Amino acid sequence: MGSQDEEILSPPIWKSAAMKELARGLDSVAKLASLLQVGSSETGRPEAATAGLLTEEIMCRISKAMAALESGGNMGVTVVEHPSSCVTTGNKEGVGGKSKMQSTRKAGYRRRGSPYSWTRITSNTIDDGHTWRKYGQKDIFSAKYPRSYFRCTHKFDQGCKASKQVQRSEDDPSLYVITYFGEHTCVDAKKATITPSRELCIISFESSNGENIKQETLTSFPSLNQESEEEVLSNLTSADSASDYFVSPKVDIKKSVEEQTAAELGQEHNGLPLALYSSLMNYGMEFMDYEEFLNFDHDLFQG
DNA sequence: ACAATTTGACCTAT
DNA sequence: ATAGGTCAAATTGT
Repeated sequence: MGSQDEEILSPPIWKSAAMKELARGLDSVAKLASLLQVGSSETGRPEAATAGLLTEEIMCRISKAMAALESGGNMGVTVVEHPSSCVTTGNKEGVGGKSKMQSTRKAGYRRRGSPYSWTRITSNTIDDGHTWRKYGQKDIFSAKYPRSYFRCTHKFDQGCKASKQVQRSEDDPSLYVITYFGEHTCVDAKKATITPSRELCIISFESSNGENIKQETLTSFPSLNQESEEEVLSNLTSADSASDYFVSPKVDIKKSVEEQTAAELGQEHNGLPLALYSSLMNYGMEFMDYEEFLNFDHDLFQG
């Protein structure tokens, strides 16, 4: 295979295949992780913790590989961290009057390249168990697909600052690039409380125990007309899997999604430690060796 | 009737 | 000036 062939082969063909395989692997590991969590109802067990960490690392590696693929070898996509400023940066508080829209709008705009963001590439728009509220959608310059903006449902309730952006991958529309901002401070984030003091990558590849496991990653991208695509994009609401959309008929989509979400929420309120290990992804792994990582988290689980 | 989404206007950073 | 991010009125769904 010469360089000429490389030119021919380098386009998304193999890349998409690799991405899909990785995505499926990610999905499987996520299921495994949830099974492990279910099997060990006691979170205090170190074995369970270790198993969780192992699956966690696998997911981390796969995610990194996907990110590398997506970015053409540059891992810059994966983690963006800005040193000095913290989550509170976005707020320019101290604005008094709230009478008019224009004056109100001064506060609460996030900078571009905002502090602490984590990008995830998944085959479906997996939710970490939290509820999201879509507040905007924007066509991005030189981007094929629009970008959807979500904030935590409890932003005003409890002042939760978590938000995320979801955008389709241009190379492979069956994949979604999800960028998370901030950390959940709402009650739903209770399960994610076991995190170090610093900001961490909180990505849940599984939203609940085995019963609510997302369907398999879609293996191929069915001929999807623009209408459906728009529907899918506009339906990027909360905890929904892309495969659901492709599998289910239109009518049932919303309903199933709602049911799923409701089920997830219900189980959350039951106090199950869902997707507990979903932390310390790239951020942690960058600076830790695996053993350190284990000790680190073990310490967390004990403390 | 209430809640979530859509959508265009508005605002900010570059 | 422009692209990207957010707000909120209007719309749609439950």
